[in-house]
Amino acid sequence: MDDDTGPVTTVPRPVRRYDPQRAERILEATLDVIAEHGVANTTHRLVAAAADVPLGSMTYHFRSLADLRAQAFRRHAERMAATYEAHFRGVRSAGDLVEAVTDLVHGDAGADDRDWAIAYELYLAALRDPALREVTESWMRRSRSVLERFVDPTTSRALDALVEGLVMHKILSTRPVSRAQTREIVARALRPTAPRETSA
Amino acid sequence: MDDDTGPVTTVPRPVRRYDPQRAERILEATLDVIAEHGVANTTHRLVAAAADVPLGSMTYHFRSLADLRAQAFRRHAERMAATYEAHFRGVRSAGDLVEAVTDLVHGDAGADDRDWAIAYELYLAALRDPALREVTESWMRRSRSVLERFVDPTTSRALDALVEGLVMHKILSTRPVSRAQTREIVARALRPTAPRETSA
Amino acid sequence: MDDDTGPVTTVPRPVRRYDPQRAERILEATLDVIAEHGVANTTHRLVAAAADVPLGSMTYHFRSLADLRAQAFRRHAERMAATYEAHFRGVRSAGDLVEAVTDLVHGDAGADDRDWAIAYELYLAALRDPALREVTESWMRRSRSVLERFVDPTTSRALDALVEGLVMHKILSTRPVSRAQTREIVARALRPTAPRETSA
Amino acid sequence: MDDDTGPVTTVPRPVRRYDPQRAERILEATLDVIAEHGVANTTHRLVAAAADVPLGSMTYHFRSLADLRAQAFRRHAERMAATYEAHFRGVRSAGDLVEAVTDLVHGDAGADDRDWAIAYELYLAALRDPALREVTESWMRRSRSVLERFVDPTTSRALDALVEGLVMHKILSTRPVSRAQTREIVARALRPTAPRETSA
DNA sequence: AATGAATGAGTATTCATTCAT
DNA sequence: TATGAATGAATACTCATTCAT
Repeated sequence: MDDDTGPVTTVPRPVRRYDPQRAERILEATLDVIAEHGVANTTHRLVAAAADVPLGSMTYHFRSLADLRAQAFRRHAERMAATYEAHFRGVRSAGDLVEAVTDLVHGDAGADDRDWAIAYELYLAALRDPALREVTESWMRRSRSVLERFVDPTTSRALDALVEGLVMHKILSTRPVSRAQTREIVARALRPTAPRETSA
Repeated sequence: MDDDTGPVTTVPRPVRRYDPQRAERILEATLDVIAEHGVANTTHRLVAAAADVPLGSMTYHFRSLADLRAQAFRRHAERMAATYEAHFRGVRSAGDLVEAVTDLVHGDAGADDRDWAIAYELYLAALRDPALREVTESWMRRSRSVLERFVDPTTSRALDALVEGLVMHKILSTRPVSRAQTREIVARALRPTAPRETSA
Repeated sequence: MDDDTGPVTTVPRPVRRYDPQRAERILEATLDVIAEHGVANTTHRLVAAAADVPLGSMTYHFRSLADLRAQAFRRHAERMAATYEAHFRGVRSAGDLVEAVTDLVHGDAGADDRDWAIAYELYLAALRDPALREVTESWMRRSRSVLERFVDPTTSRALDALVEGLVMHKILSTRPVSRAQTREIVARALRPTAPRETSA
Repeated sequence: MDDDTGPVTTVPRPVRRYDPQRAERILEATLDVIAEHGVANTTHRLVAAAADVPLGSMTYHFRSLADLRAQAFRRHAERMAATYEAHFRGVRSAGDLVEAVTDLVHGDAGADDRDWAIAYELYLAALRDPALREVTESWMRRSRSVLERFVDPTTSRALDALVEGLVMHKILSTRPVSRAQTREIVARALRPTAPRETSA
């Protein structure tokens, strides 16, 4: 049953008995793994390796893989929302707003492709896991309310969807996307609603 | 409580030796399974059960699970594109266009929530599988070129992103989304670019 | 859906540093767990939870799980024997004896189904663990010698086996067992050996 | 990730692709393992090794470990009952009956200590698993009805319990048990009920 | 051509036990 | 002295894939 005739020590991982923040490190590693391998391939083993913790550590700190995923996603959404809010804090004029939204799409607002990829993983996971719905709902509520500080609800919904779609296409596209064009699209979405022929 | 033991198949499925469309049926079943369980949980076994074919049949008809997935996604994208094109065939006026795009978002254009869910599964899968990139690229190229029959490239990119984002939010949202508002958003995106400063 | 995550204990149990009877409480909890979940599912964690002591406390007080089990079983056997002896202390007549044995079978002698279930767990465990054999032997010796105060060794062995078998059947049976019938069976086992052929 | 620098072949188990009766062999091996290690230590691995089949074979043939256990127990109970019935088939006189029951207790009736140990494992398992209750009930019904061909129901219940208890004590006892004494006990249990003082 | 049987690699999870604090 | 944190070994189970029939 035991064929291992080699030397006793295989990989004498440095004993690291005391390690506060380990749970946090595992969560960060989970996001890394999700970003790199997708939620479908996010296993305890992969995360443990990424966080450099023993496998047994995983379910010690997190009841289950589903739990780990949920907590990691919650953390990510929380951070995305905070970044989002911070990013719009300095917006004063309509021009600022256009620029801020354009930044968002082009990864110049504190959230890069990796962050958005994680977000999309979250969306898809939420489609089937009701526990995650609450995370996506909260995230969308927050991003929407940031925008509503500047524009009406309809425009806000439009902008929000626009960002979502532009980012997704940008991430999926193999060709670079023109920042100028993005700015133009955002600007158009923000044009004040023309007083429809009312004057006529 | 559960007497149904032993190897996988208990019910001795009627032998169906001659079955020319089997491969097609498997592909359709694959899409069903992806829609219902997500790409991550799409297994040979699940698909075989859904298609009512023996397990051994799976790798007989498809080299591997990855291959099966790719073919199924290709089929789906192909169908989505065809539907998309057909849907815009009758568009004559700007009003028609607004209505057509709104239909698209609200599932009244031949593609329902299930279809879009599969599309999002494809997008995410494509993020990591280069073989699928070609499928998404082709699909996006086609949808874009349909729109470009009516509007300039920038507006087309905007519209495309808008649809993507609106649908995703609609699918994820627990509350119903107003069709009127969607129409309004689409209409705004289609407003002709104001010849700036002309009015002055 | 389940927010109770993180390491095992969420509720910060009040520190109970001084707790002299802790070992005893753990033993009692062990018996509870054995009765409810069976010896096979008796884990440190389960017992710790049942006794409301920290996990680390388990191996602090008991060398190992096997040790804990053995001590718990010893305690139980001891108590069963004492109960047994007490129960027969008041027996004066043959009629008393029949009644006492019947009580034993029907759980009216200080030992209920739970106690017997634990006893059977012990028997089976003893079948494979020599350390437990001494416990069962002692218990059987004592029960036998109680009976021998009233009847000859052969009858005592018969009675003892009878009780064992009747109780086991009673515990396993889904239908209630008639006390009258039990009494009849016991009474027959106690009939004085007919001076054979004397009647002829 | 792969530290195994040793030679490629570890243990080139002879490929045995085709193997009908494998399921049966696994069931028999399961009974062996239960008898030797107890139900608590009956693992897929142990059984697979005992049956000389690969681990993956276990859940291919049996939905779960619980299922495997249940089927093995069912098989055992079935066989025990058949043996029991066969053993009493030749009984003609009261003397035959005494001898037959005595044989039963002393392992001279086709069921040895191992068989009885398995039976006790079954009893205990049935205490907690309702699915097994049906197996024990059927087994007890059959043994009871065999005895009822010769004696009244009360005596039958007594005999049955007696056998159960005597065997259990015999198995647990470290000292040999006298066959003569067993025979005496059985004989007493079979004495016709004295016409209670009716004649007086 | 078609498939049921088979299997090895991998998965999440549990848990007795150790030990730094 | 007591314990929360930690971990490696083991567990049941899943599944893509292979292949004899």
